[in-house]
Amino acid sequence: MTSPLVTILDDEPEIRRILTETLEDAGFRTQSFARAREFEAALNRVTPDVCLVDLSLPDTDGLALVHRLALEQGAAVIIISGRAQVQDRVTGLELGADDYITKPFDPAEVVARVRARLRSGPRTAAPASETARFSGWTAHFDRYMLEDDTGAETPFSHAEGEVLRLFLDSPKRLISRAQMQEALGGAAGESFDRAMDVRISRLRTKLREDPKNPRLIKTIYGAGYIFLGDVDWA
Amino acid sequence: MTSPLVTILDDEPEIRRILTETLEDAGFRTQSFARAREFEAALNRVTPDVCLVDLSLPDTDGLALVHRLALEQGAAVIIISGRAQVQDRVTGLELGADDYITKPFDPAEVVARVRARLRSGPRTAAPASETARFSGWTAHFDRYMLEDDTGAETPFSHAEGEVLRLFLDSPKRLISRAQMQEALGGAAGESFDRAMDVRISRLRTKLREDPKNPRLIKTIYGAGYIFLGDVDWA
DNA sequence: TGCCTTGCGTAACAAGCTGTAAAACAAGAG
DNA sequence: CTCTTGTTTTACAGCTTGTTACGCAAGGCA
Repeated sequence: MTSPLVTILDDEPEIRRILTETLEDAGFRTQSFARAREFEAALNRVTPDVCLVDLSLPDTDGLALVHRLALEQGAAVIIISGRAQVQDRVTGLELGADDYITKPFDPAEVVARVRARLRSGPRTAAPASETARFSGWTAHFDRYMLEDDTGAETPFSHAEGEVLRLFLDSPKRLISRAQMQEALGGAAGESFDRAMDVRISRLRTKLREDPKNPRLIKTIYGAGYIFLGDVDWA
Repeated sequence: MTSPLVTILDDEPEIRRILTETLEDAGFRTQSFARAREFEAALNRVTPDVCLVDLSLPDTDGLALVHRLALEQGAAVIIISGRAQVQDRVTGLELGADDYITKPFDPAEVVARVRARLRSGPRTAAPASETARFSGWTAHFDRYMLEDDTGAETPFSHAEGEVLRLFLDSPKRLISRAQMQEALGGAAGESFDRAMDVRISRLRTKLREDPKNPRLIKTIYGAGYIFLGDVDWA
């Protein structure tokens, strides 16, 4: 009876925040994503029980995603959409979604509908791969431990892990600061953004990066960061 | 496999007619009833796959009926109600309904939602065990005893057992504080929450954990706890 | 009933994590 | 070379969590 995992895919930070909070209060584990790409990357490791998906996503055709989720992953899919037309609902459901909720929604109802989905099919998620290997390091996300090439382990914190996971999900790709903030669940634009730099800084020291010569986390001046190194989610 | 059977329970003849027609056009078998009593009598003979139930029935408490249907018959229940309040929907869903549609409804959407319910398979229940083995320890929940790898036993209290069981149910998974409070039956937010820390602390000492180097119960600052160690519910 | 034991929550203090502010540093532009 | 702007690091304050001590309540036993 491992507690169910609910994923949230929505580009509005406020919605993510509300859903995360309500669902965790209700006893679920959650993981939220701002973009379909991040979500899909995470699916290599995680098998959610219920997926809440906003259809009006900018970067992908949400319906195709729903289709894949429902058919290949075997997860229950609940669409949360701003489009209230009956035709939208019908096509969403026909494509394999298990439920369809229109914005604005009441958090209590979302929880109730998530519960209803879980009742109908205990297709409990298989334990996900939580270790990644890269450039001599091994990250154990289940233990929050970073393993050396000599086998020595150092712990990393939750905040550091979030950043690391983001990098490991999208290696060799430019990740803009805005993307990071979204993924790390913060409203952008505030003085908050310095916090992220500090997180990266601390992560770098744990990875024993030479500031002059970064081998793993490279800064692209004025643009963002790139994680170099081949990642293998064993 | 014969085509799925959908039952309709509604006191308005016009609604019954519309639903019957649309559903049969969509390829389902249907049976409709005007009163709860007739419907219940019919349940002795047939086992529907999906039940459409109007909550505002004159002769019975619809919610009790839903409860019975969902729990005893194992059928998927869709409530069709004139009451659109969120609270109505939530209680309906909590009682075991799988979906909730408000009048006026669009027949096409009803069909889509019936199909969605049929896609997810029948329900099952899992048996429980009362002893679990993990990392040299054996927990006997029937006796409230914790057994050493040498066979020595120490008792644990009810409160400690609740926490331990929660961990053993979800090993190697992040368990948030909110989830814990939910499981331990406390409303969140009060000063109550410090009690949980103490419970964990006491459990840790019984498990002879080294505070600096926790091998079993790891704290994730700002997020929750993780139970490491492979659990086997013998 | 009165005493003792045990369980359990609360309060208080210590230790560690995290965000913010500010200072140091690096990269381009002119 | 200097100025400006973006990034890294350090220092610090606030909050979360661990632990210990204490008090209250429930149950056993004479």
